[in-house]
Amino acid sequence: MIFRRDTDKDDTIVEMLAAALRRDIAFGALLPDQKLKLAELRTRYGGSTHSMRETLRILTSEGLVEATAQRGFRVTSATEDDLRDIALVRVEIEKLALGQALAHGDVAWEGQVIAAHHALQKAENQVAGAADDMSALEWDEACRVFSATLISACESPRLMDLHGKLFNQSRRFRLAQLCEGQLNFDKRRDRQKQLVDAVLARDETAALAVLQADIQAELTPENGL
Amino acid sequence: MIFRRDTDKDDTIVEMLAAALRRDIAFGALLPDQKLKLAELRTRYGGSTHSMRETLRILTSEGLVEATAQRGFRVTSATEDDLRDIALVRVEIEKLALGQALAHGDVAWEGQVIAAHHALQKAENQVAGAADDMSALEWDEACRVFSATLISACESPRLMDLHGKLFNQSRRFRLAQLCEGQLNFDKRRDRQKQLVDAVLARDETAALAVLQADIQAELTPENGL
DNA sequence: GATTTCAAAAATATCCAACATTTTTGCAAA
DNA sequence: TTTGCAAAAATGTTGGATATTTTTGAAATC
Repeated sequence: MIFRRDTDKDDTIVEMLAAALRRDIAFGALLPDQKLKLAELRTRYGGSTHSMRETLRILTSEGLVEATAQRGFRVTSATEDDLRDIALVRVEIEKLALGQALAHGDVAWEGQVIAAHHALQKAENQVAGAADDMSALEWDEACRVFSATLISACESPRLMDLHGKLFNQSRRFRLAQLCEGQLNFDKRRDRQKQLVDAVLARDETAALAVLQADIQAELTPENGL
Repeated sequence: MIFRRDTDKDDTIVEMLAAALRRDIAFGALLPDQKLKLAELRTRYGGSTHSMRETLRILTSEGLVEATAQRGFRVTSATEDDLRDIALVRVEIEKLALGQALAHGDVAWEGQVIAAHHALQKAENQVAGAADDMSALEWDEACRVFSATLISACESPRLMDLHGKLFNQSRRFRLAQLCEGQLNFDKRRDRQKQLVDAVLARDETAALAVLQADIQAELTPENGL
């Protein structure tokens, strides 16, 4: 058959709840260290106690929520140290994955990278103008797709999984920087172009260097004005 | 107060179930790709449907179990490719973490490393002789503690968390190699000693090289006979 | 004999209500 | 102010019930 249904789509209640909570954590509607009481969450998001507990377990596995025995759940804290820690691991994971992708990626992968880059540029321009919630969401998703596509040819399921989780964890910080106008879109555009150029030229050294710079740029605000 | 209770101990039913399932997956009582039906698991391990579902979510987050919407859970498959993939990520994560630990670790950490190494040597000798399930379990735990102690000074919660999960995932393979007599305890002892020596000498280059060799040794059986 | 179809059976996903246990809170006593 | 303790709140767990989905198996068709 030609059309297979998306098996991993948010078919279930739990997946829908997880998506809603993820979004609210990313946008700060649920603040770092905030206690997540089951009763409150249920009135806010719906679902039964068990569905909500399962949802929170999932978010825990993604590093967005922390669970303590007998003491329930709370939003993972988000300090400077956390931001640095995430960046530390991201640099290592993404460099390794991009290296593998450069070794294994074919021309179809190159095409996907170009397409993702194109979409990202559109989204960056959009959000650089007026950053409403809607375009911020699309911009964020374009960032994710671009980053994920770059390493999609690495042929390592665990690296891709890790990348997704780490990206999810850094979302809050990135969106906060966007809202506070701490992003320098000119520099971002330059880095993204350099990265794509290096990838297409299969220049691993250059590609990994730019990738690292791009991740670490989130550590030191580049004063977007 | 002096004695604080272990907050993260297996206080809850779910944690107990998770521990039991982890063990059975590691020892192969639950085989790779095996379907995990809730009803069967309940009769085998006890607990309610919901507790079991939550347990399986936890194991999913650790990479030991995979969940598919509407289709339940199954034990993560364990192929040669998986083993290589885990080793690929482990090498990178543990090298990064050990590098950080060498930079930050103090004399107390050195002492812990020495102690963990000592305990590991005992366990290796024990298991090299007669490998019953009991000593295998202790040996496995000694391996984990040694490895975790080495990087415990890295000051990165995410690196330590990742290390634990990756170690958990490689458990099955390591125990299988033990049972099949594919471990060369002489070479292992040499590597472990070299590693500790390099760490105490703060020789990062040497330490990382030995660490990598030790992880990758699991990829190519060293014919223990 | 192989394939398709479709209903029955099995399994998953969800909810509600209840209860045990643990943690937190608030108030009174020292 | 601190301590102690009971009440309240929240978490953890279970059982039962129901809707939905997947899998199974047998009959019907080619």
